[in-house]
Amino acid sequence: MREQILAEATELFAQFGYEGTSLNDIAAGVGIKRPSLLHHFPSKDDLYGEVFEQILSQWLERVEHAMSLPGVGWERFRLVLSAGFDLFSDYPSYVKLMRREALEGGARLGIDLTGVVAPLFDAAVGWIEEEVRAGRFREVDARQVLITAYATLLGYVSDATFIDGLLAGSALAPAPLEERRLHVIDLFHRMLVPSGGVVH
Amino acid sequence: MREQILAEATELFAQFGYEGTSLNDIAAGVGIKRPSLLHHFPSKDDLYGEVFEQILSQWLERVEHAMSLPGVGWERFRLVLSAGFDLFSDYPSYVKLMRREALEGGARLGIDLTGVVAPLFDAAVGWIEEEVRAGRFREVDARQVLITAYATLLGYVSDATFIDGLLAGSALAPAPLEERRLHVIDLFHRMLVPSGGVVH
DNA sequence: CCCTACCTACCTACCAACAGGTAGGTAGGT
DNA sequence: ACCTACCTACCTGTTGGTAGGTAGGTAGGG
Repeated sequence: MREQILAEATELFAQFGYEGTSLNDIAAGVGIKRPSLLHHFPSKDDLYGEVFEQILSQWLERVEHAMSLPGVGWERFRLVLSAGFDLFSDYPSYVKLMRREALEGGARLGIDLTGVVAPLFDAAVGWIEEEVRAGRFREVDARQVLITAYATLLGYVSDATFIDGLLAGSALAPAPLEERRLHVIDLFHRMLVPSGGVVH
Repeated sequence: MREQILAEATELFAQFGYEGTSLNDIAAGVGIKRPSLLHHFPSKDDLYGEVFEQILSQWLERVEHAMSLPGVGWERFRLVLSAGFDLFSDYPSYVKLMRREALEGGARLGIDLTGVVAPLFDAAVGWIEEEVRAGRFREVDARQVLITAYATLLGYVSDATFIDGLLAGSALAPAPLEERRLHVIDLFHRMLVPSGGVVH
């Protein structure tokens, strides 16, 4: 039941935000009353905190796995990028929730989103700069590249409902998703790889 | 006073969302009481609607101006892209509010965000495809390019507070903003222009 | 075997705080 | 006499959270 509540809360917090979601909504979603929900979680803040923590740990796990992937230069970047793409498209609700948090500067709870992400960001910056020095990447601004990757991957998923209207169909259906993946990979290939080689 | 209220409401709605902002907050922000605010605007929904409408009309004005800019191929794309960049960085609150609306699929009020944006989107798609046929742009998927532009421009501004933490400084200060602009322009130049020409 | 004690998961009923909104009044300007 | 811009006081609904109770399962002791 705790799991059910967490799942429902994740969905609603992502869709309507913290203030836009009432405990009654969440409780009704899993077929119980609010006090019963508060039997499992001491407070709304606490529930939100646990939702957030769960997402973050799941992300970190997959990011660390992706960053441990083998390869050098473009080959490795492509693997990590693709893993990020999969992670995001697998869990659109997670993405929306993170986007909401980023919108408000992560000032919601004591959550220090930057504190968690910055080390990973710095590590990635360092790696790209090494690849540039090694001549495997063009002379790019590593920080800008990563911010672009962040914005590009997150934006497509967080605003999927809006993009649906532009594409006249579901942006998160398998076919458009695959098309998007190819576009994004091509984009970064063109940005990073010195010669105009073929994407493979 | 109406203008002051609209300005304050825009700021708060953008920062904390519709549900996260109370009429008391807005009224206090301009130094009056809630009933006095409701003397100027009949309801919260109405106020929000007017905030949104104001943003949308200002955007449309500037977008239409940008799309009327002269030039062909890359030269014109660069002008429009740069105008978009300026528009977004000039009004970060507008961007945050739009992002919130996109997150929820624009289902807030009767607001049909897609209905307004889709025609512009389609026109832009048509133009890019023409340029591709004319050989001035590479063989790109116009829709994907535009979605990437949308995500890239919006993301940097909407999540600026979060990005601050990654760049160790204000992402919206003049210097980082200029660096970002150059990166984005370079990105699309590399994506669109067939030969590896120089950005100018 | 049965009684008691305890636990979990749920409930109804309640509370104070706060939300959006209305009624009615006042001060000052035209 | 009227209008604008503001106020205090009040209304109703909803919020997060608490109090207190109940049904059902389980473990332990006589």
